[in-house]
Amino acid sequence: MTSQPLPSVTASSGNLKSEVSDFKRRRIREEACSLFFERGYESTTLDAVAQALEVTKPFIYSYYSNKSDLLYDICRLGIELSLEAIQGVAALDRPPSDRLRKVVESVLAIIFEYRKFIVVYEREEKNLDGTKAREIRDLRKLFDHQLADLLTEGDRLGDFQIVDPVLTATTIGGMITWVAQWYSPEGKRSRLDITNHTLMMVEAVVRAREHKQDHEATITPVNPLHPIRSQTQRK
Amino acid sequence: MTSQPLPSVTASSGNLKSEVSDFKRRRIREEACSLFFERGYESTTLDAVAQALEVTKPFIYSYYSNKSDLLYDICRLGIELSLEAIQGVAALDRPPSDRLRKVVESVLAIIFEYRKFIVVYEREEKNLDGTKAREIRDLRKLFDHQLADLLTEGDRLGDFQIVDPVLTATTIGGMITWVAQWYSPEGKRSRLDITNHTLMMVEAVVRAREHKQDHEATITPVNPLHPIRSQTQRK
DNA sequence: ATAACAGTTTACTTGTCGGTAAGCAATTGA
DNA sequence: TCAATTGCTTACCGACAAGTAAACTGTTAT
Repeated sequence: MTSQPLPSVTASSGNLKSEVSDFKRRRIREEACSLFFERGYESTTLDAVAQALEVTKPFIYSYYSNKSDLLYDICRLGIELSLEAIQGVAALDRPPSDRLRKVVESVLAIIFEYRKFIVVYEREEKNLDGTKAREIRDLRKLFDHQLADLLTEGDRLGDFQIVDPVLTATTIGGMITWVAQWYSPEGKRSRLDITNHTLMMVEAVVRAREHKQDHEATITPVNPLHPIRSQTQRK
Repeated sequence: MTSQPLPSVTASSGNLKSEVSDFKRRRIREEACSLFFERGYESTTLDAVAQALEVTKPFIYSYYSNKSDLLYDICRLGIELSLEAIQGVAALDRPPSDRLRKVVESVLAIIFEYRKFIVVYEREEKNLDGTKAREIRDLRKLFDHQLADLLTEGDRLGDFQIVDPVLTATTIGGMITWVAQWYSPEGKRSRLDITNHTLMMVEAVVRAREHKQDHEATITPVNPLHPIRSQTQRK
């Protein structure tokens, strides 16, 4: 009841043999991810992963060329799922506010289901070698970019009131990602509660501009301890 | 200009000898943190830390009993700084909205200055052994709790309109922490810009309740793919 | 002068873990 | 029936890094 082995994300097409092979790969990835999630990447030995699957280390090596390749596969899944979710929604022919809702809902659904992948991806990204790390970072950038585009469009159409779509997209991305960090199926909060609350927060944030600046100007807008000049560098 | 060696967080009181000793400890911590930040905890050897300081490994061992003790010191600093900031503000005799502002400002100031500590703390927490990990987690809990209390008070006084203070505090905590993950002094955004934008987002979020539920009920409030029953378990 | 001590280094041990070579067993194909 | 191939295991290697023992050097105390 807790988890069917994982929906086929890497769609194993064709003959039975390669389906079995893909299945094994997914199982390795799944178990490795659980261990990476609990103990961290470097602290998890491949022998431990093998043991969890009741196989031996060379078995793993016949499906992954090395340890960091395995991590790469995990990271890629982590970001690709979220990316697919947002891209699927972005293409929809609906007003931006609806699409934003759907984005939050479906990305959170992904997070609830695959939170270990997301967390491992966020946490262990830097254990990837240069090229792969770059690739993963680019996917993340794409995610943020898609979200920013949606916000910009919504702002243009008057659905949202947004001062800075890029920064707001980053903030929303952070709010959502943050859920993955603390959510636990054993926790007090149900998925529904979290989703609805997050939706509320996100909707507040995309309507931030309509609010006051009318508070009191007595308080300096930024920490006076460090005299920072606003030197937003543009190229 | 980039960084004075670190303001004395561990106030080295008393005689010169122990001041020097404390200074060395701080320098070790600082350099180790930089390396942990860049390469990750497990991938960083103590020899590398020693080399960066132009000393030898046993030198480090005369100031820290082992590697994880060093990580512990870094994590503790990371969370304690934020905690001190919020506690300092919480005690102030000012309306909740002012205090919230100040909290965001000063915690962000900490994050800008000590982002490596914060990031390492968030990322490598699980490399701590049980007892210490617990201690650190408790400090974090305290932070969230303080924030939630502030929100609750502000809600009671009518300064804020908050549905769920605990969840909202978590969200705000996440928004702020998230900044540490992506902020870079070399980036496009100045500290001032980020701070002001974050203030705006936070203020939007603590006024979330006053807004619509009046959109359109055509869209289901939660992802229909997974039929989730709202089973918020209360003890 | 010299004993004692603090602070630091050189040189070493030890365990661990990623990765591999070679063998073994079951299945397939002729 | 006997290759040949696939899929996995047993058994190993080499590297690397945490941690330590002991020596070395300067400084203070007598």
